[in-house]
Amino acid sequence: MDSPVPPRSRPVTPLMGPVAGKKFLPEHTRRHNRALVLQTLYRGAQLSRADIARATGLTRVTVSDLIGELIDDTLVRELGRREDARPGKPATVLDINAAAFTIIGIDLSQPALFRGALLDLNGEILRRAETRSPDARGVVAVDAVLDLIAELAERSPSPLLGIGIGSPGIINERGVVLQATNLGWTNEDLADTVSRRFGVVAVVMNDADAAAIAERAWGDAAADVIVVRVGRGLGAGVIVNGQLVRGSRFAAGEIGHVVVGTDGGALCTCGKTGCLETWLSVPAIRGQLNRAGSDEVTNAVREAAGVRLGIALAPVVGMLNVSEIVLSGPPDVLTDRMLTVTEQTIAARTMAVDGAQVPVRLSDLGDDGVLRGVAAQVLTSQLGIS
Amino acid sequence: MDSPVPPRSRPVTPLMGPVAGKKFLPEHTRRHNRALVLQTLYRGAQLSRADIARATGLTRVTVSDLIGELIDDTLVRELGRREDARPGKPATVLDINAAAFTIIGIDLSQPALFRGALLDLNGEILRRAETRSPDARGVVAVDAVLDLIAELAERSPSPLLGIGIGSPGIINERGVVLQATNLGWTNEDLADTVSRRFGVVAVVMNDADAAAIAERAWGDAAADVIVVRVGRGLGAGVIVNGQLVRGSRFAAGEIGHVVVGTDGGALCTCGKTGCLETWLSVPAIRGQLNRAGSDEVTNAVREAAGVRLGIALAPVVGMLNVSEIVLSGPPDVLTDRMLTVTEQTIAARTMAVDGAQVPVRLSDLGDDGVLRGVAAQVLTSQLGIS
DNA sequence: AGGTTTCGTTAGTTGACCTAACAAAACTTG
DNA sequence: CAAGTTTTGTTAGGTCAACTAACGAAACCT
Repeated sequence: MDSPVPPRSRPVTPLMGPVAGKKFLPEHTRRHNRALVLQTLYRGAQLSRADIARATGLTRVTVSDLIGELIDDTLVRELGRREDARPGKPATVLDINAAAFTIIGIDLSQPALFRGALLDLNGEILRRAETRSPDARGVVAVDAVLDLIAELAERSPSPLLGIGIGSPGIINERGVVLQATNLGWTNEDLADTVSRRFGVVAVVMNDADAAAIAERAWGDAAADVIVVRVGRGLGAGVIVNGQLVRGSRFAAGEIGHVVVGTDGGALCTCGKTGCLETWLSVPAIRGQLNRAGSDEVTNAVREAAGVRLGIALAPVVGMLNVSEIVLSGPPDVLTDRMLTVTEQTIAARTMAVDGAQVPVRLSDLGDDGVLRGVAAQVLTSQLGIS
Repeated sequence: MDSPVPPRSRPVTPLMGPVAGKKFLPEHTRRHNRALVLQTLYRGAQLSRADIARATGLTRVTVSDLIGELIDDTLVRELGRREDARPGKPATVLDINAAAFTIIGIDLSQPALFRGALLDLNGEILRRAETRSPDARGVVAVDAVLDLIAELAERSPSPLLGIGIGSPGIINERGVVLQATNLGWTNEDLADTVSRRFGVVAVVMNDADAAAIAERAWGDAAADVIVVRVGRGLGAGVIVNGQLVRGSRFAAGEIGHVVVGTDGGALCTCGKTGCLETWLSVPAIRGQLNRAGSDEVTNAVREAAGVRLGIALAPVVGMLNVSEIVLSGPPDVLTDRMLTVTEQTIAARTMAVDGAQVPVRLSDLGDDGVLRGVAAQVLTSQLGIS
């Protein structure tokens, strides 16, 4: 089956900065500064070339030259003269041309549902699509993903910048899904498959990691944050020093099967007793809620989960000194009360730094955390925007 | 009091790479590649200019030029022709001139003892000095440190590259000791004081962080490792993606007062019950060992400590997917049996990745972890060697 | 003895930033 | 209201750091 690939008029030069431990050439300087200019424009508003020069420390000459390149690449456009009463030649206001390219984001984190979206360069969702996939596993699941991408790609109003996919499981830095039990994938080189098929960069990453990146890029998360996703299972994305932690075997954030406490607990599917997932996951909580009669009991279920999450997180909070914990998941599971209990448990089990306790809050990105996170990752890898 | 500052014939250009989010100029390219060449030479052995060119990907011309600069700075020297039977003009073997500069390292982690050492660029200890300081606190402690440095500086055979200090407490990235209870310091700008006094760069960092850096630089620790130091208290240094984690308020690794388990425990000086330090610290263990009669009881004490450490570390291991845990402390506390128990506890409470359990081992740097760690940090900050 | 290989250097090119200077287009002021 | 001031964006020319091409030196190979 042939896939419709939107035309891409001109290849965009990747804009990433240098890699430590590797040689550095003059052209890398160019890339770095180009990304810096684009980043400045991305985060700022109503900036002129002179503004960017002041913000970055580069000269107006250099900035003009870089902006010229970016305009040629259609990534930046001139909005017209700034209308303000000041002496001097009026500035030409610039802006990121958010419609220049689109990004496709795919979220495979939900059990029988593949969600996809077309996003512009500002991370705004232009269009959605989804596939019900009750039993899609292995090659079938891969095909379902490819079809979903194709459907979105067909309708893209502008060339594709890249494709981002967030999947449960353990995924290496090159986008090979080493293991994803629910999807039946082992050493599945999804990034390569997608990239070859659609002719653009494909980024494949763990769903919780994507949610964490979204929280940094579009939420207002600090540079040291843990994002815990409660779904069918339990996973976390860890950001330290503003950088995603992948772990030595790409399994960072896999805390669902950490045993919590020293007082037993329920038997887990993994064979151990007292795993965090037996206390806190959508199936575990909803199962208990259904069996429970009174409000008192249902609240107790969620509070117990909150306490267990706090117990598990306390050593991590102490070790990493993160500035906040962000939770993401269905609101019937993650109630305000539950968050408060978690926060209090962490406070009671760690030493306060500067007398401040670590806030535990709900994500404000709703269901789109993974979609927007993978899109942010495409922006970073292709344009150096973070 | 005037301090003897060794002569420094020529300022050495700092060799660090670029900082993300900042502009990048051609001269930064030079610094980066200079550091890369030096690093290659530092890690390799018996390398010629051509070897370095092959290893780095830079051309022989560029490498020759950079090596010329490094020879001018006395950081590199020619060892002579390589004597091997090969066609072609014989290579000139180069080496880091380890005697070109010295580094002073200071370890303030022990209760009534300030330890110092003079190290060469290879991290070899040339000379030691120490000060017994039973009650040194506040300004008195600062003066004791300055005197110790002065004593070592006087005897330095070559110009000083920099001074590194490892201290307990919470220390920011600029070397200000925000809080160090045992030394009576609050917002003490030790780096600035030392740097002004001796006219060279001063690096001040947490002692456990220094030990972790030493493990990376001179032990064979992987890029994701936690180093736990057992002393008067309990502290850890965390390295993720090869980079030290400092934490949002510079308090990463402060796990002594994390509550472990859900079954109570001894009352801690901090007011909580069941802190990790009440199970595992030199005073806590030795106190129990003294009270214990039989070998069985003493072993049980250490095993209990090992279990608790494992319980505390399990969530962190799950969250970060570190590849190993390194322990550092007195051998009567950290017995083989205790390490095994910790390792087994972590294994029992986390999910194995790739079927491999996380090894827990003793540091092989002995008592000099902090001294060599701060020296490594000076090397990194001044020469870009990591 | 002539050819081959490798090393390190010299000479000249390319790329990327810089400074200096300027025209354009606004406001300010005597 | 004309001259001066301020700010923008561009043009011209300089510096720095990498590169390619080519070469002499010094070894081994045939």
